[in-house]
Amino acid sequence: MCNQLLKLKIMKDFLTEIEFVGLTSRLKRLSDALLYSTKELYKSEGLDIEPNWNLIFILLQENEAMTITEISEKLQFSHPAVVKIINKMKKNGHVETKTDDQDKRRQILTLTEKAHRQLPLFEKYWTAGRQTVMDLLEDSPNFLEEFLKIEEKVNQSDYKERTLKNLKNDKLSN
Amino acid sequence: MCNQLLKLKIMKDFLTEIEFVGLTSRLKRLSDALLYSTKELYKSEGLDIEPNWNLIFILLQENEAMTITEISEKLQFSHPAVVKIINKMKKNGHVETKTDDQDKRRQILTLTEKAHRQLPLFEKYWTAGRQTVMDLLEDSPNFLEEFLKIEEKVNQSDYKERTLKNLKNDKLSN
DNA sequence: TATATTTGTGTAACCAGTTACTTAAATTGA
DNA sequence: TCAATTTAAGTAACTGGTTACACAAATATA
Repeated sequence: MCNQLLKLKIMKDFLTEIEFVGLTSRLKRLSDALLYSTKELYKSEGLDIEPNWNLIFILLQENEAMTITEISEKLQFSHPAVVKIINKMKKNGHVETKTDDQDKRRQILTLTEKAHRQLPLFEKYWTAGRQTVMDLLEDSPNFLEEFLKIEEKVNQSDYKERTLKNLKNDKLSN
Repeated sequence: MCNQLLKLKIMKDFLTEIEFVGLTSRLKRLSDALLYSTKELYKSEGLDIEPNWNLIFILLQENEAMTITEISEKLQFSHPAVVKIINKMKKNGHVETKTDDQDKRRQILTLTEKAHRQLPLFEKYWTAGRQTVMDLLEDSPNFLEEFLKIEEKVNQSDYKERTLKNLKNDKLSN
């Protein structure tokens, strides 16, 4: 039992200790923690949905009908990622597809009647979840703004490009 | 070619537009972007290492010898995650293991001679990478501090717990 | 001392993304 | 008009994490 107490001692977070080097892993660690916790929430509440589906629901409520490509552009996800999400939602009966008459390559996606019926219930969870994010950000008033700046920088020139440039500069100053 | 220009029009980021709701997905999107860009960097430079290995290298330089469990506690990764990383590093000849004499369950991990020999080269890339993160954070002076606050909050009570509580409060105030 | 519990590692199956490739349809342009 | 190019969607294989489970070794306990 004494052992048990020793286990509980707070361990300083190594990834935080190493500062800039640990940031990438911390981003993944936090994103994973949120993801798995959300999945657990839905599972424990018997909800038949998955974490990212709210994004699709919101888009298809706003736009009535969209294609895979349109959604992947909006979310800035790769299109195979969207295909996977949509296939699951189709299997669950929340989304249906029909081939576009004008352009037979395009799949027109819409919410099903079942989806519309269940939306009010889902909304309750999404609202509570949004409140959770607001709570988490409460003491971090600059976070969203500064996070956006980082995203923009990465979009403008990615990690690889920047690091190669830094590498070259290091060599030159030797 | 006119089409091409239309494609380049800046699309407002939907995940940013929906504010709090989009944050989780944005965290994953950024973390993935950094991960894949790092992999590409190593690949294009012909380096025989992968993104997270620097963490193991740092730990094993500091501590000489560690076990799977010690590393997973330090990084706050699940132990199977560490097993996977270490297996790859063993296969690449950067890490070797021997069973502990005192406790035959424990695997003692150490860096190989090859690892020590290559470290100076790797360090150059890691230094340039650290500089990249510093550059990305340049206009976000509060980011690390506020990110830490969020991590601590999630550690203290996770997304599921918080959201269930918010849900209950919403019901009560109805 | 014998049994129950805990601990360290390993394995399997899953998850939400990715890149690379394929195929068919639409569009472009010589 | 017909061949070349582009675009939309789908598929395969991979990635770096996760949880759940198994098992042997060590430790605690009755």
